[in-house]
Amino acid sequence: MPEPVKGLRERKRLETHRALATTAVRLVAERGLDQVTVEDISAAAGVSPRTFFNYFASKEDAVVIAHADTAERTQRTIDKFLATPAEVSTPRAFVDAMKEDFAQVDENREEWLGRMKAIQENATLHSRAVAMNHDNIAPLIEAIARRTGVDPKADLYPALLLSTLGGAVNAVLMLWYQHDGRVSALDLLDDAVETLLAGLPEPGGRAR
Amino acid sequence: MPEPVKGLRERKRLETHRALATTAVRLVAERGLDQVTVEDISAAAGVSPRTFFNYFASKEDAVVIAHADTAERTQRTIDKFLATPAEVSTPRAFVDAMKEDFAQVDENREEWLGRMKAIQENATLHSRAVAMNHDNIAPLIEAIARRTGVDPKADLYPALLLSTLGGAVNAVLMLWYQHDGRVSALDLLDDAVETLLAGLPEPGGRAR
DNA sequence: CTGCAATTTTGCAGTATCTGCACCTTCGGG
DNA sequence: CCCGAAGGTGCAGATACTGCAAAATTGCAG
Repeated sequence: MPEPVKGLRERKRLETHRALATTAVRLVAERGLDQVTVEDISAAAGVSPRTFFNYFASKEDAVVIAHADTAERTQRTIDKFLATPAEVSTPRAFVDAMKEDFAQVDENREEWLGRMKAIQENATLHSRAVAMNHDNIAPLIEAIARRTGVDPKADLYPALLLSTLGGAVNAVLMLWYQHDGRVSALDLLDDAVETLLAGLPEPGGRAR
Repeated sequence: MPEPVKGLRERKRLETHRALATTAVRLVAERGLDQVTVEDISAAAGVSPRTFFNYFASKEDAVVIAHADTAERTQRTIDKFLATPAEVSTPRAFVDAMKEDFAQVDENREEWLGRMKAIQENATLHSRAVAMNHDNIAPLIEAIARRTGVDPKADLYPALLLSTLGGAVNAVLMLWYQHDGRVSALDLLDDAVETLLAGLPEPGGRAR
């Protein structure tokens, strides 16, 4: 994984984004969304309020969007997904490709605990968070459609796979937060995917 | 289904909500979210802007929340779900219980087409719509936990089932919209659930 | 190391969203 | 017919967000 070295400018931009994002998460987790203004966040991060809006379209986004380069990250996920050998089933391949990104939850535990706290306590944040980044949906569906060889506009499968896996991720994050991040989010995700790919058999064990 | 007759006051309240919601959907589908102000919607629905905010916490909500009595509707779903015979598997029982509410998509086709158009074209609306109504999540998880006899705080299953089914509903609505509502949303939902409960086998037919 | 071009930051002015409060109207029950 | 409860409305004000142009910063070529 070469992690291409960008220019200083680009790096600074990512840093500013991270600074605003982590500051927003911290303040909102402490006080609640409506007790924190954009001015508060900007001041604590050392930029002007106007600059805040150069990075985020809304206050909510600052809490929810952890990194500035979501598009590139999505592209990396897609590349990895499409490069997976054909012996691996499409759902498995997709989950594996997602994991690299998902690992940041365990890696940045404190930040994500704060983010989840904020999200659970506020309906507006919740909806922003649960939804996948709007712009990334289409490419992901496209990639799944390509691998399975179906028409993404006509066939349900690509959107269904993406949406249900997204749902699984949300459930995992919720439970991870309820356990105070004392379990591995990646492990929980494995459990979830196993259950999901088994057709959601109920815990008691009765078949469908 | 007795549909309890409420007083005139209650009925008028529901009507006003519906009027604002359908007006908002229509205007936003026509012009786009940011070309419609709260004042526009209120004027077209014949109430003051201040009254608009007695019904909706935000402009987005007016597009996304079709009915004023979501809590009661959720409760009815839960009742139906818990009253389903034990021979039916939990996922099936849950889907069946949801269907009554989901049928409004086919019944109010024009309105839902407009709503989906608005949602697809705007990231903010998209996130609000994809997320289940924040207050209804906990009761639904609670109900699933009760039926399966697990602890909703410790076991992944209830949240996983709810989230993945929610994802399936989203995928169905997306495809339904792409087909201009010319297929039955309920039928699509059946397809989606079948695939989901089979463990998401890929279209080609290879096993997992 | 210097000047130039590109990019980023910032202030400012203006619009729109959303809330609290007080007042008024309307409905429903006795 | 009257009274209490609930909804509707206007107003004042805080905050969110955008467009624009000036100022500052950075990368690079010479």
